[in-house]
Amino acid sequence: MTTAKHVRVRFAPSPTGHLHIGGARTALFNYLFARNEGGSFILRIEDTDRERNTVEAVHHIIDGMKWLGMDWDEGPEVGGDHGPYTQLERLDIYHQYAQTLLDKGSAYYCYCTPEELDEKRKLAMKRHLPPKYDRRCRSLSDGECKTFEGEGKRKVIRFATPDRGETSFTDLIKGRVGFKNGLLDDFVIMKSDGIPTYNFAAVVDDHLMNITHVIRGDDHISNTPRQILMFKALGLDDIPEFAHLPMILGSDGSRLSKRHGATSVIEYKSLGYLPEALDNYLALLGWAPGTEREIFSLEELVKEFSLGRVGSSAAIFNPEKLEWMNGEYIRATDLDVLTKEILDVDSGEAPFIKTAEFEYLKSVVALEQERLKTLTEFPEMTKFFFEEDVEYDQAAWDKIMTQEHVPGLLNGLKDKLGKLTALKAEDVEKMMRDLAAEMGIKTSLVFHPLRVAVSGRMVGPSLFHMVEVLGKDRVLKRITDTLQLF
RNA sequence: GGCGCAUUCGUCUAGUGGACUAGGAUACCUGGUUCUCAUCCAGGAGAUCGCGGGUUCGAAUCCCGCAUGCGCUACCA
Repeated sequence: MTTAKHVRVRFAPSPTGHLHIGGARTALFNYLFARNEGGSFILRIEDTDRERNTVEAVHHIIDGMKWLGMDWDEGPEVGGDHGPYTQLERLDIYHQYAQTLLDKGSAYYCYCTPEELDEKRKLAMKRHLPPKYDRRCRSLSDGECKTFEGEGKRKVIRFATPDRGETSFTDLIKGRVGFKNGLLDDFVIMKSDGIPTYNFAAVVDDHLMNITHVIRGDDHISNTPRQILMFKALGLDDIPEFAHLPMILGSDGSRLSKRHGATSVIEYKSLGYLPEALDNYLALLGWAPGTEREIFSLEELVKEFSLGRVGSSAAIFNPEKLEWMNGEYIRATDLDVLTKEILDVDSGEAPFIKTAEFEYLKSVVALEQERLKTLTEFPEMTKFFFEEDVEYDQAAWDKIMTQEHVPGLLNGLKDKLGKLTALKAEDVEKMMRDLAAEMGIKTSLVFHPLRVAVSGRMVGPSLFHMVEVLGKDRVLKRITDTLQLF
């Protein structure tokens, strides 16, 4: 029976904090590739660094992925046939494989202490020599081992790297990449506390989980020969394909960090970004559709994605373009949905959003939708729709309200608006245009003062619709209040 | 230091030997629509394709060297 190889990819974060922008991009590309190929997407937790990992971080990562709209076929919360999907729960498996390597002579115990190694490394650096492990323990006799054991020395297991030959592979993104084996260290695969290191655990798991494609950041490219060598030493022939994604950098070209602003996915959520916009933006960081189109939903990305169209040079994360894209998504979002999203944003400083009546809130959202770039801007932009008193912007007052005709105008407006039964936008507009004609002045001289009187500002949505939404009572009260300031 | 990867407008990118006087997007500027802002529309400026050699009738595209940036070089992942 010959069926096309079923694609299986994994995202394998180590839970040290929130889901990082770079990690999210890696997860996304794995997800898009898997879904595009009709394959499986697996989430695996690489928690072999006891110092840095936390359980909360696992939840943070899961939350981040869910928020971005990704789901996985195997992994935490969903299980699967190749579990467990958390490395610390797979310790027995690693020991078994380490033993195999030991038996084959492809690995050996090393009794050197971290202090000794550290000193040697420093010395080598000082002499400008490559700081490689000197393989002192590689040729230990059984007797010597016994002696060390007797002394109760702690030991690690090291991989016996071949010192001849070359290990090369064809990266799906970078092309042919080769490394001389002799340059590789006899790296540790099992730490003295019995926990495997990354390079070893990843190989064992990728094999056992039938991973067909390893898609990860290109900071892992030099780990690849070590992993390939291990597959070979274990006698495994299911070496996956590799695809190394270009890095995402900060504005100054260095690794993306706190200095460059928000770096975790969840921060973007609280900053008022829509997950679809982040997905879309992240997809375009490294991948290009080959057409001039830029806006793609997750489903569309799945359909269009291919590793062949992933570029190979690092990309600088550009918050401005993300913001523009977020605005595009906000404008395209259904009004009900958008209103709910705004309600979901943490508006701690603006409780009036939460207590507002839904239909009213919705009508305000409708007026501001095309102006919003992020959800979090909403409260500040629309305060005057919800609060009793208006705060007058100083510049607006100075520019508009100090004109001679204003008090008289407002009085007249108050009168005319009072006579309308309900403030329908088109009625208000007609009345005001007529008034301007009557007074023989430009319409803007009539419109702007009312805008400042009811909103306190010079900029905002269509005046007439604003007045309609605010309602007659509020509008009249605000004109009255404003009049008292003269 | 060694090894690896990368290098097209400020930024994201298209480009796989001739259609490139290098296309799009964003940001910026100008004009139009409009009650302001925003949206939308039209236009502008912005890249000697990192540098130097080569291959070729012809190179952003292929090869070599250099420079620069980033990554790895851990009992981190």
